Amino acid sequence: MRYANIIINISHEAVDRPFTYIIPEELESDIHPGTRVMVPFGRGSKLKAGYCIAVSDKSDIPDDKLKSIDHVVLSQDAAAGKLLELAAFIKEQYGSTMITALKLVLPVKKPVKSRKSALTDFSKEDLDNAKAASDIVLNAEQESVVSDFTREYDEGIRRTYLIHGITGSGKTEVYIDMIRHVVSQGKQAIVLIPEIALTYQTRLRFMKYFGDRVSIMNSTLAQGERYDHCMRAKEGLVDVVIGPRSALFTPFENVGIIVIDEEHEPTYKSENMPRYHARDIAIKLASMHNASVVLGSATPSVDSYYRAMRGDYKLYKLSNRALGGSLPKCEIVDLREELKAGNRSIFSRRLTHLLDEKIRGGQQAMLFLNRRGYAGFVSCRACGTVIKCPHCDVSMSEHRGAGRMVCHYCGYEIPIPKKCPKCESKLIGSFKAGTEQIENEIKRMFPNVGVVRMDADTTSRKGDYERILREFKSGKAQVLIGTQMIVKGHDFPRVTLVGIIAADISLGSSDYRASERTFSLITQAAGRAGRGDFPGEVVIQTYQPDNFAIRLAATQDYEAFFNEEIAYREIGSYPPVSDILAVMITSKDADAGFMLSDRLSNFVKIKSDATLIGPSRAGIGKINDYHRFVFYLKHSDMNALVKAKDIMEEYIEKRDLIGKCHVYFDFNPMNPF
DNA sequence: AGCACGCCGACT
DNA sequence: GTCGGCGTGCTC
Repeated sequence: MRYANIIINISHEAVDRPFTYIIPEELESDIHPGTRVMVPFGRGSKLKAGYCIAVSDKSDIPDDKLKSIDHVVLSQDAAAGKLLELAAFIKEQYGSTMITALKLVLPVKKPVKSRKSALTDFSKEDLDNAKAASDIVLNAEQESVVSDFTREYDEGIRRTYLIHGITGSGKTEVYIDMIRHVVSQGKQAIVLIPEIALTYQTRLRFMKYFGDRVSIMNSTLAQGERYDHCMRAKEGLVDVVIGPRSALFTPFENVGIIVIDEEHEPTYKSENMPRYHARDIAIKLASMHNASVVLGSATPSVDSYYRAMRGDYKLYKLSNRALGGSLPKCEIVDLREELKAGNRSIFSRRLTHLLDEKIRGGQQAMLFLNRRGYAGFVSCRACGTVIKCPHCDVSMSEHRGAGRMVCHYCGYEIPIPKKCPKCESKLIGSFKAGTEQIENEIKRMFPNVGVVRMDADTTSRKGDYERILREFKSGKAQVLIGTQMIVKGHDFPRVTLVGIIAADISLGSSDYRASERTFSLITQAAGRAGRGDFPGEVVIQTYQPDNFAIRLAATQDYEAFFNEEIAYREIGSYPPVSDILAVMITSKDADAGFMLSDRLSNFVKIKSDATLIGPSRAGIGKINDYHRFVFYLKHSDMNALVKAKDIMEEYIEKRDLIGKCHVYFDFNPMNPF
């Protein structure tokens, strides 16, 4: 008799363990670790989905207590083994249930009848340009990085590298050359990019060198396409996969290199449970495959640079622009002075002057607004009341289209009230100091100039993104206005002016990464200017001209920024000097939630030497009628925090305290709860 | 999580 | 007398 250990698809701690099932004889050849099955479960023996994690020919439980597997949904072969190991690591490291970890790494559902291949959506023109140049020309600096890497690789050295390369230094060509070396040895490569919007152009650049042996992994792919992608990878038809963090879970046999481009981007940390960081998973996966990891950024995360300084990662520097051109000239404009001088417009006098000059001169300009914190919340101008979602305790945002507002957490939607619910004033409405306003202003100032705007509103439909970029690249539009989206990875040789409208917006958040984010955004935005023959100019508008992150971004001095920032992290015991574990307890029953957060934090305080902060009600105290409580643990050693997490898990299981509550863990959280 | 078993209030 | 409330305990 053969038995299978099955994890049932119920995400609750109480059933988060393997259950033994008898494998019917006729299914024996189909059931392997990773295989998705349906099994009878519970008193009613209702059919539930589950994953097989192990197969064995003996069982601890007498046969008459066991049920049999009903049928197979999707069989897996031996290649799934590594992904199961990764799932176990994720469960262990991040404190998720096994089933959520499994669903994360084995996302492939049933094959759907194949639609047209994902490879056919390129235009002829694009592919002809692919064909044009198939040899990379590297400058001396790029060349020395690649040759050092390949030498180490051939010596069998595997480690994590960090490439700190200024904007425009040609990191992508370096990645491609490294990957060519590794792929020529019969291994595969995974390339992570921070957002879906960048896949198209990145893929084009890779296809020049790897042809149709490049595949993209992308959460917007239809199920059938994703199945195709996995099958092609499994069958060895693909050498390089490009995609967001989920591309890590491509079923490759023998990964040789994992590249993380723009490694500082916060999107590499998952917003959903388990809250894993792609960098950590990449390093784990690389160690399982005996592969190397290459991180790259113009503004490395303080985390990674700290590790490089400590010697955990090997640091490479690229300090010159690959195609010549110099770094732009940056100037800071004090908006307080503008106000004093009676200028109440969005643009300072200096920026207005330069816009005028560049536009008349036939050159291009980009205007960048970091809109975070500027979402169109609805409030009363008379009494200041902000309309909040009754279920989630966050402010509601004006919905696209007129007169309605929506909660971005639970989707609750109602019309914008005509009168303030508190003071009955009619002065109620949404505030949107955003890109749209800037666009209108530019159109008013330069009526005959082409303007395009790129933000969440203008890129909601498929193809919008590419269309806007094409309009700007072709020169049809002279001004591009946008949010974060416009600062990454694009090469526009005719841009000679970048305006950063309100550099200090991102300083406003209360989170310890505010300076890092600000420095990175300004540096990346400024880096868009002067990539062609003409030198670039950057105007940074701010109310805090003396802030070090803004000042040092203007001089593009990463090392100085890092040194100042790390001193601040040391004082506050913030990552990477110390690590933080956030523990969140949610429950529909507020008393039960409070009780558990109180007891759990007290218990861990005794059992671990980590510093306890809290517990308290979470910043967003309620989502979807679930009350949220949070406490934090700090420790200089991440392993001590993982141990503290284990202690808490054990306590919860033993006491059966969990009841109507849920406990979630988040290591080094990106956003406060 | 879901579902069954189990011990107390108002009803044809 | 019974129908049904949802408290707690288990699921291979």
